[in-house]
Amino acid sequence: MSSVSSQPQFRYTQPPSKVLHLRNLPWECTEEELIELGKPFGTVVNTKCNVGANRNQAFIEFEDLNQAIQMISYYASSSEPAQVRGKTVYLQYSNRQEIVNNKTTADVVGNVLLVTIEGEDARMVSIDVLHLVFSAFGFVHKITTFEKTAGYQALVQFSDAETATSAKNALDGRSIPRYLLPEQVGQCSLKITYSAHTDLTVKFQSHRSRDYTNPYLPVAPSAIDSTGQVTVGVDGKKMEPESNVLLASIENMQYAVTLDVLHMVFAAFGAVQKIAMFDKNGGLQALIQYPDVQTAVVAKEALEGHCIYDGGFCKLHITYSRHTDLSIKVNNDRSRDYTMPNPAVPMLQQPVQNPYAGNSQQYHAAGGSHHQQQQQPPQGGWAQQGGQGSMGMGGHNPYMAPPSSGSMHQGPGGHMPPQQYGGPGPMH
DNA sequence: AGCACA
Repeated sequence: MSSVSSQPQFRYTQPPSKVLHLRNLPWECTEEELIELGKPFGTVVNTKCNVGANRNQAFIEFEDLNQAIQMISYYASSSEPAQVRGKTVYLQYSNRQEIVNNKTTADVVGNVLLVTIEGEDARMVSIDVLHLVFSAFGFVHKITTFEKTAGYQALVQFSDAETATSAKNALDGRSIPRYLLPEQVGQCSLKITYSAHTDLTVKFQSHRSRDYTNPYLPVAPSAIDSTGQVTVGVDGKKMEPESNVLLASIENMQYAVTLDVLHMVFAAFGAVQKIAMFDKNGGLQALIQYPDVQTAVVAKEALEGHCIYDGGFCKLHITYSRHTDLSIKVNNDRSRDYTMPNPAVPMLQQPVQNPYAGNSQQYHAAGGSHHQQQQQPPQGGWAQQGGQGSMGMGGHNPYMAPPSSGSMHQGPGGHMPPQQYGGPGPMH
């Protein structure tokens, strides 16, 4: 338990630094003027002006700490405040020890724009709206948004500088069209400069950043080290050790999700050993057990947040379960142990026997045409071979069409998943 | 009027 240094972040007096932070500058302020301002006290070795959203802040770095102290001391007791172009300038020690000069400031034309969204409700502007606005000028590769002292900002990446320039010329200083904003959102205007970036790094698709060149979004492929960034709950709870058992909850369940459907989805990443479904506060949840943690990690990363059916239906939310081995007492339509060749099923004889018989095939197809409905709820799809499936690697497109539109037929011996859902697909 | 493009 190392005690966190409880140093207050806000101090009215910064400790001395060679670097001074200036504010309330006129926006036209130049480096020359900053040097003039500091010259009486020492040698100004670096400056940075036009800082911040309003371009009214600046930094001066002296050669020597004492010179900075001289300047601060002088104006602390002077009756005449420091001024630039007749405007009073406020000085203090910077909280940094040197100016970092990205000497490539805002004039270098590039393919990435730095956009500051200004307005009361600036941060009500979603990344999707930004995407829409900037897409008018060309393909938008990536967008990241962030909140800083400058306000709500975004970096918008185009393929080339020409496209970015046309967007900048058209949009800089303009307001986001009203019809793109929710009713209650006030005017939001855009201030645009070039960014020095050429290629943004977007690790995750999220409400804060998007990579439109990489639709198969979710997370890093490296299953092994999914560095603690597990499901960052709103409260930032990072505890949730990986497990070979996943807990899936299903939102927006417009279609019934059966055991077989779940099996189909999760088997795309590796052998599924057991599944148990249950209702939890009004929703459906399921525990899915893999033989190993790695498989579960891959499946989780690929499936989290995705929908079983197109159109946002049956959205999966996946976390790691605390279980490591499910105890399936009975195979029925809610729970199944795929490692048991022929478990006792008290209720009725299963029509499709012995999963080992015909080298079973896994479900590839989507919920599949349910023409010849075999009304066989409980024992429906035994298609899965026990133990190890032939599907070693994960990462296959687990996304499926809605029940009715995915019409791939099962091959020989194709077992339709039980069609408890009678509902038509969304296309109908 | 309060610290720089994550």
